[in-house]
Amino acid sequence: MLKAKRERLEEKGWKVGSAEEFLGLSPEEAAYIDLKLRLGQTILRHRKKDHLTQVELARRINSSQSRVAKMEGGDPSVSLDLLIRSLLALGASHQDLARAISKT
Amino acid sequence: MLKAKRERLEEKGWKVGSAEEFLGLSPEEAAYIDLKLRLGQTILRHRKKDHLTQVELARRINSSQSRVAKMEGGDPSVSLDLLIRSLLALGASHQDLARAISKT
DNA sequence: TGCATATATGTCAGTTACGACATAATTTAC
DNA sequence: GTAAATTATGTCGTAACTGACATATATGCA
Repeated sequence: MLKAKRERLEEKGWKVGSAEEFLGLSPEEAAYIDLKLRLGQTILRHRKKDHLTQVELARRINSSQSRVAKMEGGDPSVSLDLLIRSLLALGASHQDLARAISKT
Repeated sequence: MLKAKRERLEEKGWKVGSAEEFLGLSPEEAAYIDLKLRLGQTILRHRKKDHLTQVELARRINSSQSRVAKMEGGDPSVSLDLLIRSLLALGASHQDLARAISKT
């Protein structure tokens, strides 16, 4: 997976909605990027629902405010590992995760 | 997350079935480990279904046979990123992923 | 308006996961 | 049986991800 492509895709204007096939992005690559964006949005929703600030969530997962912002903003430097661990720390169940992943 | 605990948990005898709460493992930690083990098994199933060897799958995802073995075996050095990218490379849809994650 | 709180963006050194490789163990076919 | 193919395990240099920090921008409220 070329990071440059991902970064181009994830610029403002591509963040909302699904990642498109575009400039030779393979279906798996598109699905992978789409998944990360979606999980970031899901984290934001869960955090808001629980009335937490980014600082508070960061503390809960032993991370930093800036990394939480990157998670929610779809920054390509954030791994699926961190996104999913954060959701689990927000109390999401496996079912919640599955829903976030499969939701259109 | 302490890696030592995970490694102890993932020794033979704990690989099959769900990760248990055990020695102070938090619910998120248990869920995280459980998820990784489950995805590894799902990769194995998909690979067998497609009649691929580990070498063939490795080539498809630009990885190596040894890493595929580690994925399927639940080695703690494997990230969710790689597990999920591998499943996507095996043609799994978001729905397939969701199923693998939420399945008991 | 200004001030406080919250979020976004950029950078960096330490850590972790990576592919590659060697090689051991296991399975499969004859 | 044993030879070939497949899978498991261990190690290593390197690339990617990490939390931390500085700081810019946005948001809300007096």
